[in-house]
Amino acid sequence: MVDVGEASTITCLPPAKQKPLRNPNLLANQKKETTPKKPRTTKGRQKIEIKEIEVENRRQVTFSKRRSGLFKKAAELSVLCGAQIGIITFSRCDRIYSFGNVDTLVDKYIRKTPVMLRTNPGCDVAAGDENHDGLMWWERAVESVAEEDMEEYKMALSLLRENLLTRISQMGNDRTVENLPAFPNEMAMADWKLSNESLMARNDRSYLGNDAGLDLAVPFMSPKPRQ
Amino acid sequence: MVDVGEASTITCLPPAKQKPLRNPNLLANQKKETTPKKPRTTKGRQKIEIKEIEVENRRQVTFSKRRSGLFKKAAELSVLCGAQIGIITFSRCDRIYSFGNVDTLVDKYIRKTPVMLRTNPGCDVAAGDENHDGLMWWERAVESVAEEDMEEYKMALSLLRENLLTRISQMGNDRTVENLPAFPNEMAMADWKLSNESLMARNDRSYLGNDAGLDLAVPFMSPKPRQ
DNA sequence: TGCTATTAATAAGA
DNA sequence: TCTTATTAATAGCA
Repeated sequence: MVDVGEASTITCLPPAKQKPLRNPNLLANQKKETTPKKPRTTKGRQKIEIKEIEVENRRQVTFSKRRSGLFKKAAELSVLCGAQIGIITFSRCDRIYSFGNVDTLVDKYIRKTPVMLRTNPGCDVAAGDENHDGLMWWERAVESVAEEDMEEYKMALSLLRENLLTRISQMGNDRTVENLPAFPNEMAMADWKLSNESLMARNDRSYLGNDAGLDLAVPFMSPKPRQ
Repeated sequence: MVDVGEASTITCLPPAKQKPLRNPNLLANQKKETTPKKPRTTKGRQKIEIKEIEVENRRQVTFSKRRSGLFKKAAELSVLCGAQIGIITFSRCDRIYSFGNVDTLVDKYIRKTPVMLRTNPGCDVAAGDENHDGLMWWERAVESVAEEDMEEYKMALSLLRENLLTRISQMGNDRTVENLPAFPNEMAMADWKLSNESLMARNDRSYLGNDAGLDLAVPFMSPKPRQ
């Protein structure tokens, strides 16, 4: 089940744009040998400081160019290394630009995270580790949950997930598996117990929506209650 | 509520690595004037074809280098243009590497999408458009939903969301707002009606987990039922 | 948008 | 990892 050829991300190469591909006979090392006739029409690329670009027009041009560059890099990385990459971008005026199978990746991301936290068993956790012995309650198959407990169980899972991700988020943004601490199960349990008391309260406000929280169970809810 | 300074993404600059920063007095235009004493120790960067790297070791090195480069580019874009960027990366052996406030962005992404589809009102939709007149059922505030209808309502929302995102996904991976068609509300309604009949069936299998689907309401469920 | 002069990223090697 | 020779990305203009 190694998704080597999962090149769905690759399809995202710069779409409509087919650059005419510079004339081949003036390529590599003509850099300096170019005839000095050209009266230096531009200043060429200038070094810039990495801080917010003030001029709106310029900022938009840069956003467009660099976003395209970023997506191209992502596509290349995806192909070269057989990786799956998803990018979500919000421009300052909240336009969405995304790359890759974001939805699938998000799903996988959400599913993988707790498993990763459990032991971080290395690189070779293929399919087949579905044995349910010695797992935490939130790792067990759902069939073992009684019908009448299901709603609470689901809520508990969502809550636990939120706590975990919040905790992880606090560990820094550039969050790689290497950066993840052992994350003992006790911590998850502590989080769970701590937040369990707010379960009912949360149940009541679960449709208010909060900026930081993940209310994935109700993804379409309006972000704010009717005023 | 324009989140201009929302530079949380920026914190993600290459973390632990502080490169010694090349000696300043051998910088820009020493490229050619470099003393020819150096017997060409390396071949320098070579042009490579963008296809999967076969040699595992080399592939991993490239993955590490380019991922770091990608994240750096993302950070720069974020700062320069005041954009919010999130990246999810799965290496081929399913290690997760992410950049930015992925969770927050995913949440926003999910919340924004239907609104975007509605009319795509342009760039200036700041806060304050919370009027609930003329909205589709799935756009209304949740307070208006009766308590006993809530469960079905939530399920309907999840389902609609999945249908929308699937549909959008089919329009190509590099999915920008410009690429989005008008997407009439009728289409959403059609999707909704089409899938409504499978609601109960889906309800039954909602814990089986499928690779493609988004079962965000139960993020922690085991991917497969107990064998 | 398309074009260059430059800067920035990075494939090989050590 | 660190360095270097090259290629790739892109800032400023037209």
